[in-house]
Amino acid sequence: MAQKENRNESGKDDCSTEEGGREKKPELNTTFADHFEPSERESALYQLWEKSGAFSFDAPVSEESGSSTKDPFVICMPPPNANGELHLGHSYGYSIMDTLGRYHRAQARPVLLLPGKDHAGIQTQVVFENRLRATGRDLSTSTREQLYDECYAFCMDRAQYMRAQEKQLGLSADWEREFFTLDPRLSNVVFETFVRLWDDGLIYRGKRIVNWSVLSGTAISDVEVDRKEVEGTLTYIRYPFASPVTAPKFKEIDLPEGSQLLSAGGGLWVVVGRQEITAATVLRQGEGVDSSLICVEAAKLSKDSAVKKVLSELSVPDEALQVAQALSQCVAAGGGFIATLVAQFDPSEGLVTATTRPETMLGDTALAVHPKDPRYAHVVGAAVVVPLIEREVKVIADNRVEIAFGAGVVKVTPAHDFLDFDIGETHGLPVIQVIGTDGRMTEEAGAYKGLEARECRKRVVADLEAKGLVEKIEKIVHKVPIAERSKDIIEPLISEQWFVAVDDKKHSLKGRALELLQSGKIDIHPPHFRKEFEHWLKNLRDWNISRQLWWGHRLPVWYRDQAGEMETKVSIEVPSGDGWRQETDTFDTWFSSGQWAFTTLAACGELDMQTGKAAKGAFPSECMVMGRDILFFWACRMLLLTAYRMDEVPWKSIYFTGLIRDEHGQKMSKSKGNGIEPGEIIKKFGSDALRVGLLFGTTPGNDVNMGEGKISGYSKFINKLWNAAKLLQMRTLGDCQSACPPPAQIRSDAAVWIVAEVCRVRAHVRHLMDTYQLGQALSELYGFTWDTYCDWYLEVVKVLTKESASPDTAALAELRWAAQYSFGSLLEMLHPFLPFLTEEIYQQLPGLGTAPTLCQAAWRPDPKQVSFESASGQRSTDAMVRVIEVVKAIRSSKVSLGGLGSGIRVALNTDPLSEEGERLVQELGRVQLVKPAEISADRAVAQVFARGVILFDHPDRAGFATKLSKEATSLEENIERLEKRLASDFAARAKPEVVAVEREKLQVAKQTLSRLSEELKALAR
RNA sequence: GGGCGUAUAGCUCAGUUGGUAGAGCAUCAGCCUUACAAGCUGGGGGUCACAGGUUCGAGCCCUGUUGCGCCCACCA
Repeated sequence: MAQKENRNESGKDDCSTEEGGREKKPELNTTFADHFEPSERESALYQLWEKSGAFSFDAPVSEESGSSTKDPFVICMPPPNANGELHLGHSYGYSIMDTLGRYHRAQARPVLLLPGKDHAGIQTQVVFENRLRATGRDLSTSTREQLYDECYAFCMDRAQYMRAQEKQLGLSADWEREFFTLDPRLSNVVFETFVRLWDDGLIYRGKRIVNWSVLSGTAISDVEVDRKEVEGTLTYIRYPFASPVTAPKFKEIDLPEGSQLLSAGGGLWVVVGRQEITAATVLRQGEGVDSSLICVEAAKLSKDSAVKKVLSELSVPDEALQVAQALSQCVAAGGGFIATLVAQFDPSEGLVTATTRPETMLGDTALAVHPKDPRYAHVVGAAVVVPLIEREVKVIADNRVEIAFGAGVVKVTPAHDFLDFDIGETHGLPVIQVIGTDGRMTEEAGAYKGLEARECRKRVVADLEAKGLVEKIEKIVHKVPIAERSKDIIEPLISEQWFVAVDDKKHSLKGRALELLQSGKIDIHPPHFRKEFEHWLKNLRDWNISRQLWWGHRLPVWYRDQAGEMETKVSIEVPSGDGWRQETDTFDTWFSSGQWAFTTLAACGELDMQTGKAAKGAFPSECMVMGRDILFFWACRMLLLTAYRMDEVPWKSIYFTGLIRDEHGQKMSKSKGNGIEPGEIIKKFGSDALRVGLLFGTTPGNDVNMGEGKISGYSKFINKLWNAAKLLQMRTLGDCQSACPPPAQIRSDAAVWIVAEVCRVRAHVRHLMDTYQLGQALSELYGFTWDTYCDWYLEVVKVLTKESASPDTAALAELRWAAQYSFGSLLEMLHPFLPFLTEEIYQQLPGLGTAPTLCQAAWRPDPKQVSFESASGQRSTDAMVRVIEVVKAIRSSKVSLGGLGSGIRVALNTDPLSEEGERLVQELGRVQLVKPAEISADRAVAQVFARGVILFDHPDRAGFATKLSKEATSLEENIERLEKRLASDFAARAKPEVVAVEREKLQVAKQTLSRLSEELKALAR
């Protein structure tokens, strides 16, 4: 008893004892520091979590929320490349995943955030080789095995560093289940997949054109190719005909009346007039056009035909300005014109083709023109001679040739150009490889053999010039393919590679994947990415999975010479017998990471690959969080391979994040220097601030603009919450060592109100979190914490804990319970977003919950003891809302009345307030409440608000009248609008509840207006 | 050329079944108010890109136009 007394005393005495010395800073009953210092506390808090075992998938599930048979929440987190460090994009993804993980853990679900690192084939090999070279090491002296082992160690080292960064961010991953993509436990499953694909006939080996990086000596995938604009030259080379070709002759006639002849460049012309020019029509000489003229394509110019469209129909380049202008004029003149593309052609000297890579001509096996090109219609099928190498090849027609580019003739080099390779396949052309994998000219290049490609280019041009076969050389800016990692120019060439057939007739991998996707088994956030996903999947082409690298999984393929024959076996283990040697190619890194969704779970025993069963239900995992930029190469492939191996989707939902940009929406890059290092931000503002900065207001799929200003702004929130805790500790919770029991009956309107508010927000936040609307949830919590909780509830707490308050122990107990309940709930809800700060507060304020750490705490249920939803409870909540409205109205009025000071007298003409309510109105509104009659008529000023009228005891009535009449006008307008609406079809057609709402609004507005008018009348007297 | 997105306050962005537009920052006015001046109170500011359509009613749905952006392919 005495103890209890003491507690009550000290709770309020601390404030009152210092009453005398105002300038002296009072001794606060707090252990809280002035500010939360993230850098000092974060690592200790993380250790606390790790020690608690809460991050483990095996952690016991909190029993507070009922059944323990809840589905697990599993994310196999995308493994970052183990060759560097984390960037802001990683922080973003991790923030989302960790927030989801912590949220679901708090819903009493078993949670597995499975971490990992990717070996990242070519990227790592390039990074690692550069490092070795930087130390002066000669790589040729090392064996493949040596390099592999050293690189493995290097990756382990980087992985450790990155793991530390992940922990710094607060990532609540299950570190016991962390994997590296080259881990043998995973690799075996990867190899198995390959073997099965092979057995199913879905793997083939073939000579294909690939992107070849000479520097790294490997083929690289399309997605690892960047394009860079460089200045180059376009060389026009003449290929003489093998035997003379004659052009057809046409008779000459005049241009039709009113026609215009316009040059479109490249020997092409456009005639614009009222009638079409036909093939039989030939333009007269003297107009700059030679005699042999062929006409083709015509396009009508009507009112709604855009000039650009006509130009493209005619295959005229947009740059043909003169033509464009003329066409515009014709369109403006009302249309009805016809534009006809015509051409001149002089075939005697052979065909001219343009190229940026003259050296590849040595491998030409055809020339190609567009089948509709008027200039070359008659030469299709003719033979031309490839100069220098003196090879006779045919002219073919293919609609992939663009009429408008260069001379409209393409030299076809199937071995060294992707388009040419395709054209070659269509037309059955031979493939002649003149550039080797070492970047030097091959045997096929004849006299040029052994030259480097660049050198050969110069020699070829010089030799052609000597023969007079170079028409002209233009400078052009064009994009050349360069290797994303090694930065050298890609040389497309033919090489033997391993492929996965993705659309096999018997067993279509992409077909099955597409089925699963379209079955709706995967929730996609944002939803519109489904279309894009399908689009990519549909357009997937056979997948080259081999790389000529030493870093990665070596293909489980074995060779040996057997009596002069090459024997090939595909198996995980070395086949029995002697003389087997393993394929040297390694897998494309996406082949292994494409199986991440099940290899990881299999490796940690959560998935049985034989039966496909996951005992604890970890597969398929709940969610995948992925940057939208890798949808194509990762999401597609993961779905493809998981569908194949498991006949199941890899995840139940996929969340695509946008990209992180700088504050001006620019891409972050080292060269621009606008990048943000997550480590620096954490050092400066703390992990919580970074997380909030990244998550606030984000929506799936949309890019996030990030600047330091945004983070420093949100770091204010951390201070705010810290101070809220400090206040509660000082005012009411400082003496609570454990949770206060809920009172049997709650008398305080404020207590019911805040608890009800918290429950309402919790329901809403749950909904938002369950539907992956993290940004919305955070924003909701932020607003609630700041506006409702701090600016109203804590102010209320201050009033109710003032020393002048009656020492009512029951009331105090009630207050403490409400404070603990509401603040504990708030911390629980904020914890997924701000884990460190909330945990620190939780640790410092005992009694906020029963779990040893907030990270393990399940969200508390709505209090059963308090039936705030009952009729009486609802009234109580209403009562507090009324108090708030009154105070707001008073404050607002005071400002508009010219800043009435504090302590003025105010009377309320509304429903009576409770004792507590009156006290709150007086304290928070800084007024003295009196009865209406006590305010003398000549000093009364009335302010109408939604619930009634406030009478102010104030002499200045004149200025106020203007304001009142303004309000009246706006009310009248509002009423008019509402009445008009209710008189319209609206009343009959809209939903009844909507109509009712509008009626209610009208009634309130009318009542308010009538009160307002009365007050105005009174003022006028 | 193919696919997709986006346009809302001065800036950065929310706005999920269609019901009279929101936040943060910035700005203006007023506050030392014993948790926080990294704070508090109040205010101003928007024909929701443009043009049509569906609907009683459109920021939201449909069509078209324009600007910006992303991804893929491509410039021989």
